[in-house]
Amino acid sequence: MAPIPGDEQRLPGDERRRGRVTMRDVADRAGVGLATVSRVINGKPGVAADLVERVNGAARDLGYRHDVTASSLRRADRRTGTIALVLEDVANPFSSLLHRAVGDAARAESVLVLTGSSDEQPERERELIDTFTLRQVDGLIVVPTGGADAELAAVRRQGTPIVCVDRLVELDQVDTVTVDNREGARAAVRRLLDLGHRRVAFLGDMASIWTARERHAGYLEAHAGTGAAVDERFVRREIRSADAAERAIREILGADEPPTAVFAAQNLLTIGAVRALQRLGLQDRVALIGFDDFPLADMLCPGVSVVAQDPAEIGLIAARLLLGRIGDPDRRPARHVVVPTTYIPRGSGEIPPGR
Amino acid sequence: MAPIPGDEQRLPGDERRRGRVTMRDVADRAGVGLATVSRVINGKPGVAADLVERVNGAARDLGYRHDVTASSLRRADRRTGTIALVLEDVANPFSSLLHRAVGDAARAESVLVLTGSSDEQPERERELIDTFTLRQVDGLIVVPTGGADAELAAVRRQGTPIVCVDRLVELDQVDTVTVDNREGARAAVRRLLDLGHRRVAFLGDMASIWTARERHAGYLEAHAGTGAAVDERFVRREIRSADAAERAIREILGADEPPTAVFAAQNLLTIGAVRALQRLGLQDRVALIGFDDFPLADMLCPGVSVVAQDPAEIGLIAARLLLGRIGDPDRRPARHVVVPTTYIPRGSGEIPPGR
DNA sequence: CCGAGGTGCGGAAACGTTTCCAGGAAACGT
DNA sequence: ACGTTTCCTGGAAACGTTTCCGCACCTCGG
Repeated sequence: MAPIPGDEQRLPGDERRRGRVTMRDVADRAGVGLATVSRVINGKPGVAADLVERVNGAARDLGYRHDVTASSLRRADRRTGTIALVLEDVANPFSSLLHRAVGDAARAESVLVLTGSSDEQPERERELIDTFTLRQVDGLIVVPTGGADAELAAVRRQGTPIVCVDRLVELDQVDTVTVDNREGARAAVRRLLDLGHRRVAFLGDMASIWTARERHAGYLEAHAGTGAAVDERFVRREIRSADAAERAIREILGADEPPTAVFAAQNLLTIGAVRALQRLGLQDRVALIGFDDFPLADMLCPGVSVVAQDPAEIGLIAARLLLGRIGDPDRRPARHVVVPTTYIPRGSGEIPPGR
Repeated sequence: MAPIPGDEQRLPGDERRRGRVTMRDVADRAGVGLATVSRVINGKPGVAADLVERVNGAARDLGYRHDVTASSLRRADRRTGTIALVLEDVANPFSSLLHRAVGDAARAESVLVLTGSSDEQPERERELIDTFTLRQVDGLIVVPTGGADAELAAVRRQGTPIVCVDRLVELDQVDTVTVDNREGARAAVRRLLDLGHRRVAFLGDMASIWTARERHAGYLEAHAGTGAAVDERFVRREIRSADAAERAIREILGADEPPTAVFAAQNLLTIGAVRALQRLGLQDRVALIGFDDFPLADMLCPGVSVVAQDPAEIGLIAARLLLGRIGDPDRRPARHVVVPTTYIPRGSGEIPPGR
């Protein structure tokens, strides 16, 4: 029963794949029962100090590594210490900043993050949600395409907490965190109108995306009550890439009495607009405001004014909401957190109407 | 024994957390043994067609969901269908493009990707490697800090395949994929010298990073055999951020007989250099070449010439190497794949020495 | 001095699955 | 026709862990 001297010490990670060191081995070497080893490893109270010492010593000597996978199987709460993050595209700056913030918050609670890109395709989103829930993730943070809400609802009903991010979604028991897209867009477009612009073009993403609809609504609201009327020739929606945005701007500016300002309601579209204006040599004549900031916007000439969101803040809040729910999923009612936007003037949005 | 009509059909995901549907339930309903259900679910051959039908029907009726976690526990190869990706920072463009490529390749084989950011800290890298291996990942793709090589070696010896990316590392049985940093840097700097520049500044990251050392070596090599000598006043290493790079450039250009060209050996440093040159109004007078492309480099004025790497290609190759090894880890010898770089002239690198 | 109540510990069952093994039926060769 | 092989199937063991339960011991009040 006395502790056996550590005569076959191994380096950590040196055990071979087959014949791996298990709790049983640790228990034998420490001369205690399996249950006691489990209690020590999990830091549960009510084990005599000398036993704790013996078990830890044995574990160290043998190079024991706790198998988190196996432990989550029997564990009462069945928690795996993993959450999943379904983004539009991990490579896009908004997504990756969000990812970073979620990862940091998760790390603080020793939770791992699985990530996938839906590419704005509901089918992909469904597939990802399915895969992740099969892996027994403890919770889900999703930028919803809007086309997989039924699956999200089913998963939620089954007990897995969900936080939707960036886009509003009306589901029971699902928290959301968004920015005030409508107000941010309204204020930006109103600035342009107040500067004297009378023809402001609009570039927007697919109307199936909630943010695209909201920003468009803000654009319309800004015009209400001012002298300026919305000219439908200058409103382009369903634009999905920087290239398409560039083409759209070239077309619009080719009209007679072309717009003197552009509001680009998304990241990539703003970049497309910048390209078009630069190629046409109009970057100092036509005003431009984009929704969502992007790196180097300040280094362009002129600097690009934007309505900035704070992806890190959004991610942090989402992670906190999710991690808070994992303990007791149904305690608090669903919340909708709105993170403010900031207008960053850099020059392009301050260009007055020409002539 | 006849198939029971599906009278209590459920929506997928509708089963409650407790009393979840297990293979046992499916077996009972289909009137077959547990082993047969397992065979059907795993698509193993040698099960009579009508039984396959009955099992699938029962699984569908009950809304059965296969528990991947539990299955990996007993499975002979103990594969979990998960790989881990240790990056410097998921939010940096190089990393996130790499991540995207790895994710896509993994998805094609139904493998999930866990991700973490080391922030260039060996301690963090160790922590991540440890966490991931505890989760029984099938393999690891790592951008190594250089300070956790012993841990990588230990993990590899234990049987987990590893691919190191972006930086060369000399470990048994570890594949690497890098670019030819030295040659890319040499060629770029040589271009500047051939243009007539005689004083080319160097901005580099920490010398603990392999790529930083290689690019510096390329910078030196480019000078060899030309009339130009390296002036140590203009060589700044151990620079970690865009801000630091900006300060360094301001200092260097304050000297008398300042450099007429700058080679920035990393992403963020290039951006810092752009900032400094723009703020000093010298962006059209001092030549600049950066290592590693970044978004919007073409839209700056002048466009920033770079030595471009192809992170997506690197990620794809790394993923293929890793996934290939997961089946038979020790079959092929370790490989070192070198992906070529491309010089992209955009203007800033084509500025001749002033006066 | 005795019984009730608590505490620390270990054996065994359980988690949901895969794999081993053995048994029965069918197919084959002689 | 009969022994042998092959194929299919289901019961049971195993994976590494957590949790249940009961046992032994100790303490304390009466």
